[in-house]
Amino acid sequence: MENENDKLSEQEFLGKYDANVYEHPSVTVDTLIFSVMDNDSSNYRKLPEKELKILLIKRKDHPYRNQWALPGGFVKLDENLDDAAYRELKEETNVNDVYLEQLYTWGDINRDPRTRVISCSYMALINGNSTLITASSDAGDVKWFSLKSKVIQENKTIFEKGYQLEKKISIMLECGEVKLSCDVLITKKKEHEMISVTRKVLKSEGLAFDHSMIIYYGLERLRAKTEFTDIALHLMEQEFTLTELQNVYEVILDKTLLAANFRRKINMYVEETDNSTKDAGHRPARLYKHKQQKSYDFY
Amino acid sequence: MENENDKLSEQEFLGKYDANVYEHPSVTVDTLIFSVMDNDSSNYRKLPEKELKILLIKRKDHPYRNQWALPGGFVKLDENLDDAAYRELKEETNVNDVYLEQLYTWGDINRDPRTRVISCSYMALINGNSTLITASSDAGDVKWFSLKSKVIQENKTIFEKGYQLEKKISIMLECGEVKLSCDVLITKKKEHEMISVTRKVLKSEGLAFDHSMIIYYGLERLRAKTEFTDIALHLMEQEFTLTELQNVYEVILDKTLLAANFRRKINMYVEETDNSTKDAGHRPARLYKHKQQKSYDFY
DNA sequence: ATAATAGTGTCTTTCAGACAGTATAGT
DNA sequence: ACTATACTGTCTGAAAGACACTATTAT
Repeated sequence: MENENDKLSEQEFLGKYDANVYEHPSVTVDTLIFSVMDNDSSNYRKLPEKELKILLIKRKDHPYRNQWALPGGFVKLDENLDDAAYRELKEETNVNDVYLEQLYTWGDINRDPRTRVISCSYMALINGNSTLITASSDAGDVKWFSLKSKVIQENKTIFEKGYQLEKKISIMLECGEVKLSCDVLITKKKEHEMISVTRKVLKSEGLAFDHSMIIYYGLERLRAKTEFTDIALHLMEQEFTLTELQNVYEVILDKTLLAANFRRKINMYVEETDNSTKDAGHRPARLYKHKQQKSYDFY
Repeated sequence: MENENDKLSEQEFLGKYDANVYEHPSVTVDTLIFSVMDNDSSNYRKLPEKELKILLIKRKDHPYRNQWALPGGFVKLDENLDDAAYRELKEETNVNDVYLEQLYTWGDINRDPRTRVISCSYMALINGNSTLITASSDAGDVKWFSLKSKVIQENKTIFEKGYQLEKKISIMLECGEVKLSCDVLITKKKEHEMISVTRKVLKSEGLAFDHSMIIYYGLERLRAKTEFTDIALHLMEQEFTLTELQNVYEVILDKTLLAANFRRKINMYVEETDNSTKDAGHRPARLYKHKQQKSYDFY
């Protein structure tokens, strides 16, 4: 039970410490950058439709060469995790004004064919229309893809001491001619008090690594938070109309909302300005801005 | 722009790949193990009081020697993150039946004096009374500490383009004669669309690393989930009375609840059994068990 | 006038909170 | 009978959902 370190002072111990006795995993930060953008309105005086988008990068190197991946990279030894996420974000987009939140850390052994790579994922929300100056990166291999998902299968089994839920989700990404699609299977199994959630990529056409899982996880988080926080306001420009905001909510939640109820609900998050839209071919709408006064919790 | 890897096939590339060109951080898994236990009832026919507890281990080595820390350890190269958390859990307690959930990944540069260590934290809920057979570990340096926290300062500043919220929390841990205490400062700052949340340990008496932050983060998560999921039922034994369950909710949420309303609310999570308590010196209570039928979401 | 969007008033249903009241073992 | 807990019925008010209605601009 005697340990040779027992005799050392903390100073001495730290001096002797060798971090490289064991091999370490690599750690990356991968960021899911969301934005909602206007679809060019074809009809002459209709409002433009909104689309939920994410930023993807075409890989130039192995592995998954020529496939699309979330922007990210290795964490430097002298860099905080959050800072790494900011750095990568800044490298891909030219945006300073972002909402950034850690999502989840993915650590399956074989998620990267090169070596053991643990990925700490982040989600960023940026206002796409004003900051379209993206892709500081060299070629045109950084693109916004429209994102749609749907549940294509769901089943539930209840047995003696637990249950099992399975949900198969299809994710569709589109950018001009380029179409990517993948299926993710989420299994939640309960046995006694033990609950395990497994996420598995069933099919991945054009998307690298396990990034389809991360995308779906982030989408769920965005949806959940949109329902009861003001998070979606980070996707808006400085000033916006309530109808625009409603469209953003609708495109995230994938359902239509009633204007009267919507306005009542988000009233606490917004503040009137003196401005309004004009030349719209119909009644002008008042412009609002994100209200600071409310002090939602830290979570 | 030509890259020498361009000429390689994926196979060749992976064969040549050397993960050790750059130095890598170490990655640990640290688990916050919650339990709610009965306080030995002093009064002769009163119900025992419940206390929220967490499991801590006294460190035998530098750094933070003789201080208390969350159970955890380095992630092995051939081990999934979740598996690492299970393994550590199993090593400290003898429990199989646990609820386990990833919390957050802490990656500040200087959180460990030895070297760069990134910690992926987990939260486990176990039923303390039935599984008191903890501490498989050698000495008596694995202990359950009662956990209490309070907000000792809070302030809010609103300025032109944002606001700043500060919250100072005091955490008190107790196990017999051993008392640990620490203060954590949480700052949420918004400037334009950029939000940053910083957590800082202001004072830490007897608790190693930044573990007080992790403890508070987990506590907040447990509270939030207790409010609108059935998570707290994982802290119960197979069969329990509704009053016991209510006490568990009360000790987690740190407020008293009205029985009638509480029962209405948790009715969906529980299922009657045919059994009831007896010899209690008052009206016996029906025993309930955790209901499986409901299929809450995956989140 | 009409198309298209902007914006409001109010009924209903649902749900959370408060509280008073009844029930039943053991001593 | 009394103590301590177990359990229920119902009032109230707030919030969510549904829907009908009015308002205002450009062409």
